[in-house]
Amino acid sequence: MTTIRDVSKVAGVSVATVSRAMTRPEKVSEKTRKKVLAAVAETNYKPDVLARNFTTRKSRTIVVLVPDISNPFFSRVIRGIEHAAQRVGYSVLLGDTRGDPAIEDSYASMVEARLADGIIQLNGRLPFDGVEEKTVPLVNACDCVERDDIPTIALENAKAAKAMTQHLLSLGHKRIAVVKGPNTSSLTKERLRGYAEALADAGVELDNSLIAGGDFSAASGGSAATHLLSLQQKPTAIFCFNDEMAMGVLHYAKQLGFSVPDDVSVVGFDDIQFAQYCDPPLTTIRQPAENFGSKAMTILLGMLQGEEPAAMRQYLPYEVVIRQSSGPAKT
Amino acid sequence: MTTIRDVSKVAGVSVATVSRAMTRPEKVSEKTRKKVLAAVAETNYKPDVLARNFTTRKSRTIVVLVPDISNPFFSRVIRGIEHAAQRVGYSVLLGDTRGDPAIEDSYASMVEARLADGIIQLNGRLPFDGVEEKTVPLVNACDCVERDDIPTIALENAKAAKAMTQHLLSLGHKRIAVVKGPNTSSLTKERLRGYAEALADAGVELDNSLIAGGDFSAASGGSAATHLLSLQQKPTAIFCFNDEMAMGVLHYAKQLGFSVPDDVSVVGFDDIQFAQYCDPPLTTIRQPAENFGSKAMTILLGMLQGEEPAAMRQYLPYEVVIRQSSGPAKT
DNA sequence: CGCAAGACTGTAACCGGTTACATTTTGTAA
DNA sequence: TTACAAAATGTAACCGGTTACAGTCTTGCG
Repeated sequence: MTTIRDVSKVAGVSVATVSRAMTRPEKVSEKTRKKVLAAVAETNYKPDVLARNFTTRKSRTIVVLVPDISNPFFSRVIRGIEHAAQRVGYSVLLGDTRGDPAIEDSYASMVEARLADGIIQLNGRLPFDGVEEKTVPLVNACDCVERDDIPTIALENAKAAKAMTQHLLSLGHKRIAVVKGPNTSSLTKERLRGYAEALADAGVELDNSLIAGGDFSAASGGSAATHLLSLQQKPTAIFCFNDEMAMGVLHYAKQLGFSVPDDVSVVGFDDIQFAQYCDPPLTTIRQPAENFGSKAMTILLGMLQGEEPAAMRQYLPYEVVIRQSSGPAKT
Repeated sequence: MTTIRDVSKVAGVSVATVSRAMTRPEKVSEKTRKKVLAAVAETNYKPDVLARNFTTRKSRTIVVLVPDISNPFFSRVIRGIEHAAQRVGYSVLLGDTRGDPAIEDSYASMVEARLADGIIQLNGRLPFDGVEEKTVPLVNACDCVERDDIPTIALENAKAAKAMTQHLLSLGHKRIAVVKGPNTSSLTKERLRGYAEALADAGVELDNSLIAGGDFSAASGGSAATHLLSLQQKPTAIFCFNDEMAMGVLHYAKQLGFSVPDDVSVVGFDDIQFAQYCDPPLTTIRQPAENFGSKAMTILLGMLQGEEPAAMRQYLPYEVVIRQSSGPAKT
């Protein structure tokens, strides 16, 4: 392997000059820069990134903590992060945590071990165990932590859920069921809040028996559907807190002989790619997933430069996408 | 930050002993090991991974080259890789290449820059430009490169496609259309071969007009469907080379007034999570996605230890999953 | 021409681990 | 007790960059 010392010999300059020519070319005269570049080419020199990272005490790597990469929404966010990172020469380490706090902690400690410069977390658990919090540049995306000292890129989840509920109300639905996410997720709380607000505004009483638990998986949507549709007082619409659960609901509703949207409307959240291919195509809330990622990355990069984030909480726009899975309430 | 020298002072031993106590405890007496561990705890010492990587000349990191993370099949493979890596303390760098050769090359060069120890690629382009091939430990998964000097984890794509075609033939289908992938992908070639073989075996003539192009996106499945179903001689079954395209076909077929499977059968490949939630649920070929990942990782780890892979080509089992999107041919 | 300021370059220390080799300690057998 | 091998430990070099600081060369101006 050729080192910077080899290059310096070939070029007839010192190692310091070679280093400068590579990293801050303006610090070096035109003439020597050319010499150095020629020597680099001649020796096929590639700087040892490990050595560089070691000396500069920067890994130029960030880790993203994600509960489940195979969730289509998260994978789009990750793509956004990746692209933003690529543009500035950063690498992205994947931390698939499966929601396991121990794994989260172990990834978080990578920053202290200097393997990574910062963290983007796509879910909201804090603090990390065994990790000095203040030492870890951290940005939260998608699932807002309920703390205002952590920069967060989020959707106005309550507002969005309220808008969706209002859409259903405007179609004449009164018995609107919800398939929520895990209670630990602030997404769940926020969206429930929006849902409740919309009902209150419309003077519709909230019926707790219409709120079913879910874990954001299609299977959990399925069991929620089975439960909700066997109630004495069946809902005429089911609002799922993500599209995968909605797909599960759709599937089982049809299986149980309900026609969507004639017997029951089903709506989701996220607008994953497959939502439009559902039968009927799914009414849902579109989130700018890639943007979540790139925004989060941008903020984190800023923090790594020592900047204060402009705002602790930044909201991205959502859009209610009305397709055919929602229709007028059955009278 | 506490360094190994701080610990050595507190423990009253040399740095070498501390290092040994941490990395090869059996090399150190019971008594000193305890002293060192106590000192580590007392000083809250965490080894600087960057320094360690630098000296050992290993990054304990691998990069995975993936054309598109948001493809559900790939994301499952990545998850398999990640988990296998986690178990042995390796990290996974994500390289979303978007099929761009320049990006692939730049990630490949990370190995030469010592940022990563090896590569797993999920698609099959080779060689990398500007990268000395022999220096890069490389494993291919899913999309087999047509070279027998690169360890490959693959499915017997031809066999699988043949089995699926035979399934359709056994239902009485004679006009079986195909929505293939990009011609550059060896997947496409292999699956086409299996398809052709099955037809030949059954004495059915291959009709090139029934072979439509696709790019593995649902949208491309949609346009293929529109094309195929407007032919004079319509197919009675459509075999898509992945599930996403099949979902596109399903959607547009129904939109065009065809009933599935009564008018036309539609089958896919991969068995992504959403396949079972299609309407009708999709007949497809199940691939052990996570296994692709973990197997590939295992082989790569072996190579990094200097082992020769047992076999250059390892096949994983597939399974024809028959659901309701395939039925008897319309007579 | 002399001199100061600024531009450029070189020397060598430094980052924090690992490990070859030397040295000391321990254990065992004669 | 001595002799010697094996085990444990210590010393210091080393990895390959970056950069503080010092030294040298230009340049501009009185």
